[in-house]
Amino acid sequence: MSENNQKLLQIGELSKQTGVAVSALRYYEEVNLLQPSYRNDSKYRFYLPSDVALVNFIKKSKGLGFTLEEIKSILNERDKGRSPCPVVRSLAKSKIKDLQKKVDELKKLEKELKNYIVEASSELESGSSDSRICGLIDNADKR
Amino acid sequence: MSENNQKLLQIGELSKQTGVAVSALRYYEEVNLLQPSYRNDSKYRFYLPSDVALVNFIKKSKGLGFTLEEIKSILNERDKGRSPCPVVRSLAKSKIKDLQKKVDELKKLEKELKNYIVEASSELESGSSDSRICGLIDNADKR
DNA sequence: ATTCACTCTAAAGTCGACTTGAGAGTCAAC
DNA sequence: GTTGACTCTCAAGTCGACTTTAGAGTGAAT
Repeated sequence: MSENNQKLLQIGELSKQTGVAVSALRYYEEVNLLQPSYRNDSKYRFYLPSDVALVNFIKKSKGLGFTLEEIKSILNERDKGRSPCPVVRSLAKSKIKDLQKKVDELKKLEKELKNYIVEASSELESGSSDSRICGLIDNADKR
Repeated sequence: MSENNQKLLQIGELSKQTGVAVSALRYYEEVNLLQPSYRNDSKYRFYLPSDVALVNFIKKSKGLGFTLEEIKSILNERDKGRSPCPVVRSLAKSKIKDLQKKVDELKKLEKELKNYIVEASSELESGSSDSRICGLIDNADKR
């Protein structure tokens, strides 16, 4: 075990290797997302080499739109010895649904923008209907 | 103009017609997003009927992922007499890009999840590689 | 004249995910 | 034994988009 200790990382090193701020790592501990494997007599945190992967996992999950709470629930499943993947799958599915819906609306918007550009001059001249701000967004889900 | 006044909405009515909280409408005023057209002697806010459309526009834009600042810049263009659409277009394009990237990663994740489910038992039994939390997320953009 | 729903302002609180600041201990090197 | 980089804790600050609270005025109906 003394050999193992030599491989432990201090918080600054973990920060450098992952690009996640020291203060963020301490925050992750506070919210029970990532505990250091060991603390020495001066209360210095020491992390396992595998925590680099764990922090990268957190980073990527966040990037995909998962909250820290959701990430925690994924990790908790793992800690219970279950495969986290069913949880990930259901979370991922609802994220996909949300995002897909937004992308769809934005694509409609984009399409209409292209039409709009062609007709732009005529619409500008005829001082179009009062209640419209940007017909494109106003219409986004009406057809 | 006196006829016009009869059609003005008080804040509670605007709230009811749009589903946006009174406090939120007051907040929109504070951040210069939506000014009431008129205030009476008791400082009551009065809104134009067309503000219903404006609030709905704000609502929808928010739903698409625009911040209030972005929405403000769209409305400012309009107030300068320009078509807001070029602004909307460039904002929309970058939103689409962001979202599309996330959807792509999540779809990869979903696909791998389906494969994973088939192979689940074997992977569980062979106690796979140490640094992996959920191979699926870990791999999400590596290929 | 009073009730009651509605409105007002100003300030403070909330949430998530951190960051910043203050003050103090630690450790290897010179 | 002192410098300098690193670490610690605890508290408070930040950002966006609001909500909540407190206390007070308004307006139509009874």
